[in-house]
Amino acid sequence: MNTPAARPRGRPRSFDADAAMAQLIDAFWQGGYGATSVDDLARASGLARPSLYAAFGDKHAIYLSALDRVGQGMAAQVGALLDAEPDLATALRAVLRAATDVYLDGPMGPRGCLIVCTATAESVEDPVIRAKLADVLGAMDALVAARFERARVEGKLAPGIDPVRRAPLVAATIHSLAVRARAGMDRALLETMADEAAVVLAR
Amino acid sequence: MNTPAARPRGRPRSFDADAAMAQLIDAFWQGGYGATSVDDLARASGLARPSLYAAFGDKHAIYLSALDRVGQGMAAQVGALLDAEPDLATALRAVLRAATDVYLDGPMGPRGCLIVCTATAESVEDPVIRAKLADVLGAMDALVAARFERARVEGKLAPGIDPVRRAPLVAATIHSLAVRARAGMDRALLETMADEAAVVLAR
DNA sequence: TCAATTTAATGCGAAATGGTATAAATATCA
DNA sequence: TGATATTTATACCATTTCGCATTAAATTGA
Repeated sequence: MNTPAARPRGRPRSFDADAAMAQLIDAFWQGGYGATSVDDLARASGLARPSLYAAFGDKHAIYLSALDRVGQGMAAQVGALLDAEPDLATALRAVLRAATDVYLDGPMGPRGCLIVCTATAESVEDPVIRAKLADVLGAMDALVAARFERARVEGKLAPGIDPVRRAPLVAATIHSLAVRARAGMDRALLETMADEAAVVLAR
Repeated sequence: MNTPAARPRGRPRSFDADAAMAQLIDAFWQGGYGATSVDDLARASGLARPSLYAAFGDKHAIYLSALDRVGQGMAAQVGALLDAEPDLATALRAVLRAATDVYLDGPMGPRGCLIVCTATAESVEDPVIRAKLADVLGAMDALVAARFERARVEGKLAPGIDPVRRAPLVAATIHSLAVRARAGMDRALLETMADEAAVVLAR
């Protein structure tokens, strides 16, 4: 605090932007875009509405930021899990099992995936959200395809598997796990599904 | 009109309930639950709001009726397609290709599946919608599992396939096709995915 | 110390929202 | 023919919603 240019003029913020953003994400993850009001967002983040607008923009902008952030977190996590395992089926299983856990273990219960489960509803009428959704879906396909490609290069890919054709099926399992988790389906069913997909889609 | 007890008292309705319901379904399919207002519903059906309420109930009730109706239509169509083909992979392909068409060919463009794409967003906070979603997902799993079971009884099931474990993967492809269609993804990708899943999941 | 800048807190405003009240229209029944 | 029942049409209502205006508070800069 003694440093001369350490802080800009004006009253300092009394909140941490990252922490507030995490709370905003949780609010949207719970209610989806439409059923989450700006009051809900203010409550969740502990900010008054003008502060919310000043720090993060309007409701739509906040939602887009939430999609961005969750999409990037997802890609990073899936990427790391896919890279970590030398065996393809094991890597796929790790990803699908991790997804299952994330989707079933929300702070207030099962909530699936923010993007797959909430952005879809808005997509037809909101082209910006639709584009973001398509980007995230495409990125996931690409991540998985790259892992299959890595297995091919390492000579570990089962014969007859085309990475580009097979990857969307793995991603499909992830999407379905998200939808099922949000529907309150049983953990055992989801885990069984994850395990079966890892085996079937790796050979 | 000459029959003595042919018609109840009172002014006759000037709309066909089934046709109006189909328009209401389209409205919700487009906007999802939250972004479709009662005014939108009135506009889509051509009914004044009191008539809408009198004939179909409040917004929530209309939405539930829509989910019911689409869910039943889906099950009937999928059931028929699964039954029609003696070869399992061909039957699966027919279902996945038909789903692709339905999801991509909405009256105003691609819109995915009403249930998978719009009910999920509402599910966390609305237990009635959540239960309906879970029912529809479970029914689809069961339909597909029954088709696998039929193949097993006919001695046409590939060795190592457990119908109950395999069916959710087929359903997962259907869910993913719905999400992808609503995200505006390319028809070629969806069709390729359908074909690949039919082959991979039938053996 | 006062001015400038930024944030927090409270209140405001226009429009939208879901549902209902009221009156007129259209049929059957007695 | 008038009473009863149902639907249509128009208007109304209380609440919610999103975004903004205003004032006070907290900091830096001159």
